[in-house]
Amino acid sequence: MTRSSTETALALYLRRLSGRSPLGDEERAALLATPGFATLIDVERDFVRVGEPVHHACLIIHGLVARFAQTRNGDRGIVAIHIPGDMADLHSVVAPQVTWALHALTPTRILRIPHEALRELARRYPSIAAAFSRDCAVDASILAHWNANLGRKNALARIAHLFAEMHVRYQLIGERSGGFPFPITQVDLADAVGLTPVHLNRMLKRLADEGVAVKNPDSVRILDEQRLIRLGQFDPAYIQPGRR
Amino acid sequence: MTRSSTETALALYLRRLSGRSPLGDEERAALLATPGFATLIDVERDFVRVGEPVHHACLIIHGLVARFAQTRNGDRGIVAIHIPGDMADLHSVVAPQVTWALHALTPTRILRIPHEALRELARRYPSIAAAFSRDCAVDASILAHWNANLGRKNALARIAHLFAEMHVRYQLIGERSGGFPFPITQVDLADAVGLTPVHLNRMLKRLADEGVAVKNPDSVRILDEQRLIRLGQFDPAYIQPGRR
DNA sequence: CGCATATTTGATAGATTTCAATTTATGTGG
DNA sequence: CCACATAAATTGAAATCTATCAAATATGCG
Repeated sequence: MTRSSTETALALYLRRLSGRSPLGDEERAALLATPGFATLIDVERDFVRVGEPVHHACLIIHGLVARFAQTRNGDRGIVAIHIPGDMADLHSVVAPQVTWALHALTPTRILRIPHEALRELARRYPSIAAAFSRDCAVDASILAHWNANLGRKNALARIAHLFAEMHVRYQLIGERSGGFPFPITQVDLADAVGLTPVHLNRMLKRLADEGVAVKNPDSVRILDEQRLIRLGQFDPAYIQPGRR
Repeated sequence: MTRSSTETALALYLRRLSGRSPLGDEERAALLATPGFATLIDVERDFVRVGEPVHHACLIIHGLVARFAQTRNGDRGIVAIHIPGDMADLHSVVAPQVTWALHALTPTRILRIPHEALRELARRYPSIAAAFSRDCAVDASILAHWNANLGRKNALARIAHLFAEMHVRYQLIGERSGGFPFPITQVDLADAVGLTPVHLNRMLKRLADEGVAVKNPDSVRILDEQRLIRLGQFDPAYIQPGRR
């Protein structure tokens, strides 16, 4: 609700967008002036539900969010993880009948931005429209790579790939330490990489024992980035189109 | 190159778009008049490669196309399958440095449509721009559901889900028989569902033995649609937002 | 301190891969 | 139309990975 957190969140998002889509001063100013209201979401709460038409996109200010695909019988699976600076459901602007749920993995602060405001921005500034589209394209690209991971890599490689990806994504919003905040439970993490919590636990231990990376309750510390990248066969190109 | 096949392909695409995004007569006419040149792609050939900037989007006229995610070391995995009427890389209009390859699983005829023509259409007709965005959103939605499938379902359910999904998608372009054309090799199919060809083969046999569905060399025949849907826990909502 | 939740460990069952070989389809030239 | 070469599909047996089940230990929190 505070003005400052709104600005911070938009600035974070702007930074991410700018990395891929250069924007002029006018566009930057317009984006930063976008209206929205901040909301605090309790942990373990769905704040976007399947089937309900939505009229706002959710920009994550603080916390950690999971996107769940849901089958008719109620089974759910994490298909994406969102961090601060992510517009978690930009797609919903054009497809308001969302086909997935958004769920707070930790207490989370989001900025709800009216679809109409985003449409107006896109209408007025073609370069912002392009940046939005590109953001959706990157989202799709990440989903596609997760497909490849889940379908073809073993447990250790999947975890390594996820850690490597999250690391790069946190770097894009300014994280500079040898790791990244990751306050996710092992049960949820297991869900995200398509493993049993038990097996995930064992693989995490192995990752730590071998000096590659350590999962702490609230973060991941990367001990040997090169080995992590090799293990997960990670190539950051799909997150930053145009760079390598 | 022939005028007729160009028109057919665009009409097919228009039909798919219209199912989700009502378009006016003017928009429909403009879309059908989009320029493009048809090309015949040999089987097993990449016609879009990772890294190369592209300036055309590929509308599939006839045949079957796989989208491959590619890791740095050359490993590839099918992350999506495209059928006639699909614009396989609409994303590339805003992200010309593609992060996946397009590969012809069978001899395939595509229509290459200049990005510029698509941008012009979107510029002039906001409802077409929205339809394009929605098409991308559905693509992302399909990717997300595949994530859930690959991560959490067993071999049989994954195959059933894919068959159910392909069936619905073929119905959207007018297929009315109790099945759909699917001239894909078992090796490629195994790749798409993240299984070994050997295991896929066994599961296909089981699917047939139990009277659910039969994979023939060029098609899939669905024997018991209800059971197929139940097995794969398939919910078509994510392919047709707004309908159920 | 004590409860509730999260993590860790052990033992076993089950699904899937791997390796190796065989059969069946498909296409081509004579 | 047949013989051959090639690719695709199928089968079997063993190894491996991951899930499942059940219990113990840590950890955070009021």
